[in-house]
Amino acid sequence: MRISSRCEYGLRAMVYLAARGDERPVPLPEIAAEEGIPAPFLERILARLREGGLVKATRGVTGGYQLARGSAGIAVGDIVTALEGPLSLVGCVPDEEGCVRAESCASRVVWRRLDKAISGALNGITLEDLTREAVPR
Amino acid sequence: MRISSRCEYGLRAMVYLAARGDERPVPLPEIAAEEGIPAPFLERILARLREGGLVKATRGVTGGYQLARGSAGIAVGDIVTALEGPLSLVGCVPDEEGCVRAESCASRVVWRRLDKAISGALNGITLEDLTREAVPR
DNA sequence: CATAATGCCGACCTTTTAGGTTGGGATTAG
DNA sequence: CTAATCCCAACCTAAAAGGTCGGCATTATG
Repeated sequence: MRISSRCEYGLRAMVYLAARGDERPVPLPEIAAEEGIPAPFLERILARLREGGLVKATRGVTGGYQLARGSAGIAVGDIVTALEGPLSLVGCVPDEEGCVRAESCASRVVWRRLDKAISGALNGITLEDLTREAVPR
Repeated sequence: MRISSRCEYGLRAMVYLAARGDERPVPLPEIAAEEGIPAPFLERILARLREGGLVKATRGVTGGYQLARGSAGIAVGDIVTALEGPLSLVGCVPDEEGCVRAESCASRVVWRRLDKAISGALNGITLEDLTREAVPR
């Protein structure tokens, strides 16, 4: 149970974009250099973030990446979800079927609670919070 | 970011032991059959739990496994820790060194908060809670 | 004592995932 | 046209997940 570096990098990149402002697109090589992330890997990460609707890219010589919407509208949970798929930690939590013991399963209670704790924590912080360096709560 | 089946199985086994009472040791094959866990795999899981001081085993023909202490004294967090190592999700959270950006790293804040949410959730439930089917909070 | 049920342990195996790299193509400002 | 950029598919290696196998040590019971 560890955060993947994909996720770590992705968040760092998003924070960088948020801090950088929205005047002009930020080229990938800049982010990579500034954050110490291997460029080709970052490219694939940004591809996912784009598919998830969190960043938009402009091509061509003055191109680069920008947040798709204001930093207050992007929660850390959105980023993680875009990069890793649904936040659920164990198959049987969203999926009621497929587990014979579902009814009487005590463990389920645990994982469900954990799920809530995690999504609560991640959805409660936006990029704006992070750039202000004042995290709520 | 998924719970390993090792962890899932381990928790199920512990719940089974807790529910089964402490009269006599429960043989591994029984747990395996009852919970639908591959026996050789379960063996390795129980080995970790024993090393972590959560169960004790008695060998020989009437042997088996028992909880090392009362079910109220074992939190789910203990189990996960014994099986997966420290709960920390990202290397740089406990380890201050090794990250040049540590000072100014906004992401860190996120992971730290996530860490707290997770350990809070897992340490707040004991095996006793689970067997009573009444989870606090 | 012999036996059989148990736990203990080290070595091995297969599949999936993480964490990338490589090479080429499509866009576009200057 | 050129150079900087994004886009994309294919590939690669190492590690981890998820097990399996075979043999040894212990012990209650007949």
